[in-house]
Amino acid sequence: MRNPAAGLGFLRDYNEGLVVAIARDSVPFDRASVAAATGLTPQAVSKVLARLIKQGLIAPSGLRRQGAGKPTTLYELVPTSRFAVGVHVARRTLRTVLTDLRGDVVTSAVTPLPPDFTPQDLLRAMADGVVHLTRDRPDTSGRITGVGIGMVGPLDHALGIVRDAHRLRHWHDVPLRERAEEVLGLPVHLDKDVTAGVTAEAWRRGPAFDDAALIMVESGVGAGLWLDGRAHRGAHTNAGEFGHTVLQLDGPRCACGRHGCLEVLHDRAVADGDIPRAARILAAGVVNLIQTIDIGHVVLAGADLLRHHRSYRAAVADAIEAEVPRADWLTVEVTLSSLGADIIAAGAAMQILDASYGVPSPASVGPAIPMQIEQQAR
Amino acid sequence: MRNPAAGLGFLRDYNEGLVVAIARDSVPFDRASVAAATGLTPQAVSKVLARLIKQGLIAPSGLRRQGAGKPTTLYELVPTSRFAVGVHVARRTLRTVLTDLRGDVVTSAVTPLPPDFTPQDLLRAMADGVVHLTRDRPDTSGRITGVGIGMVGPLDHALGIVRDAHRLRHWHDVPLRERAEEVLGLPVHLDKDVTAGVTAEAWRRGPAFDDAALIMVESGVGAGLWLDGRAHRGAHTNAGEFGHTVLQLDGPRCACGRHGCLEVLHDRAVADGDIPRAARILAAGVVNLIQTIDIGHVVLAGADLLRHHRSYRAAVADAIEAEVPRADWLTVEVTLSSLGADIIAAGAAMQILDASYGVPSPASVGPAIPMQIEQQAR
DNA sequence: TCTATTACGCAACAGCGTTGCTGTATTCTC
DNA sequence: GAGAATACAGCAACGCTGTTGCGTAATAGA
Repeated sequence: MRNPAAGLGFLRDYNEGLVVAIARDSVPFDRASVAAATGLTPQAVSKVLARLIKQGLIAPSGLRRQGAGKPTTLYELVPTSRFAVGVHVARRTLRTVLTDLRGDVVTSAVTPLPPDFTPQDLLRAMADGVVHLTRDRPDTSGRITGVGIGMVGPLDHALGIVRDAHRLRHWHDVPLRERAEEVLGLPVHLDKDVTAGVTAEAWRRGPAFDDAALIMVESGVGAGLWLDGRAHRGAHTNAGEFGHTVLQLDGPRCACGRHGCLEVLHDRAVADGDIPRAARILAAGVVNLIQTIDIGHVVLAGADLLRHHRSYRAAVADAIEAEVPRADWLTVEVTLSSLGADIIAAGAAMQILDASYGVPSPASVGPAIPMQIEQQAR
Repeated sequence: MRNPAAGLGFLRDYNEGLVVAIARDSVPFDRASVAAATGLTPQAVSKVLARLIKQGLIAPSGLRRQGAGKPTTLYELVPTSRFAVGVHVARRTLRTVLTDLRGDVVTSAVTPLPPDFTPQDLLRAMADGVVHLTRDRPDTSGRITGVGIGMVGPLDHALGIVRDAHRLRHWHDVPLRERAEEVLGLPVHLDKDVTAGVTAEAWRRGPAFDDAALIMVESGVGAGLWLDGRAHRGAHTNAGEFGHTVLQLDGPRCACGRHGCLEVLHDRAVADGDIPRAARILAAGVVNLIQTIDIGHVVLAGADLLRHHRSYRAAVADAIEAEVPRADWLTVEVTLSSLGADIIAAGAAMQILDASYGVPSPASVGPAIPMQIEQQAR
């Protein structure tokens, strides 16, 4: 725990984060409703808005007349005031996206990675990717907040070190964040793919998305967790190894060494061409997750899942209905990811946005990323 | 989201909570080490300490000479400056404890509850219990911070409503917190038994206990979760139904309706007199938990478990060693609960202490519990 | 006794949200 | 069309947080 103390700076960042979160809902908003939603006084909201307008994040967007009295000033987010780059490091490809402050994907690209690529290979590909993404977008100049990297673990989010990328040689205890920051000249976040993915959903869906899991089926089965309004990474940044939870104690041996893991059962069903059975197995795991951590939202994602999304979604919804006691008030919303194949890369980008413009936790207040873009005079 | 905004009051409570957390470590501490640990300036620590001393929570405890210069003033917690009552509502008994601010159990008592007791019965027993606990302790007068209730769910922590106490009639949608506050005249918290239990461990063990699970075997199997430095309750206060996660898809039918739940497998092994098998089943579930949420501490508790604690502890430790990949750095500490049978009741009491003297989260800042005990002049 | 050293705390300050009140733009009423 | 009513916006003073600058107190060693 480094510097957990809170000062006035935390207060400022926290309340600004709240207002930006409201602004991200994309409908124009007014001072009074921010005051009502946050508990701040209208005057305080004015001060916060003035700061955000000065940073260019928010702009007045019109007036609303509602009967007698001075019209209400409306504000809205300026999505193009900030951008972030996200990359998804997969086994053979690098997916690179540019997102705006709202979390919309502006540009997306996929490039191949050499077999058994090295850290050097990846850094070069990332540098190229950033150049390509921003080449045709002069409005991104100086507004790239940072670069997020989403990849398989095990890795250490806090230290930015890849411990052992699964099924990749050359990737043992690589200080990837540090190296990438040198090469790219931008702040870098490193996180597990599934955690990045769930951040994408959370950033786009707002505060109502408080306890949720992103279930990802794509060369493996994982779960990104969003608990109590923030990403849950666990004690060693290793949360989400959902595919390696046992569902059948005497089941077949899994690559991880255990028997009857969700992933090995699921993959065998897929290999048998029995998608409904695969979906039911996944669904049993999802119900286990609900029983354990009581999530309110399940988001389904991953290429292998989305290919059969009807089967999976139906199986999960049915299992919840049938197997969760008191499913009447223990409501769980099951949806498909809104970002498709971009979700990991986009989520990695949004982790950067979340760090600078999200609602901070006291302990997470690190050295502030210095970005002082003043609103241009016209 | 009610009043999530943060003001100066939050800052004050937050930093005071940090200092109290350090003070709870029970060794005398000095200004400089608090400053180093929190990032506050020494002068700010002085101001915080002055406020805490005025409230009576902290007192100077001596001087330390360490060479040249003015001696360092040492401070320590005043454990008897605040107390809290906790009750554990079990199927046939009510366990009542009084804890001090440090989290030590001062007095403990068990009274029987009538079969199929009603809310009225419970309220009467609780009122009697509070009287009995405090009768011989005049120093508790006016220093009882509140009463915590730990019981089986489903229940709603935020609203203080028991939805359906498992295996109890008369307990459907009972606004227990409100009723108890009327009867007892004290602030009341209502929470699931396992969540209260894990709070006990967290309050006593300090900030290093950040991602942890309390595994409880006692007329059922449950898990209390402490994630990212706070209790995790989930979207509907229903997290921790660990006993109803499936470990054997084609296993025997459980009372909950699913097949092959951890609990039904475990209880059958116990019924067969095969404790090692029961322990291995529990251990498989614990490894699933580690894979899912990556906890760093496992605490074992519950009468049925502690009766065979060697078997259970060994089985869990062995399973972690054998089944968690890279167990070399993915370290998990496995311990037994330090509070024995009192853990739920004591944890319920500590939830009260945590609410008033713990480190708050911005969103959790509710209406402050009004307790203004000034330090008595001697 | 003097000096270096270390800890403590007063006083002034910067910056956060709050409070009180004045200014302003609009609709409603006559 | 003029004045009243209404509602929003924002300036100025304020209270409270942690911070900074610097003087004071207490000790060990020369």
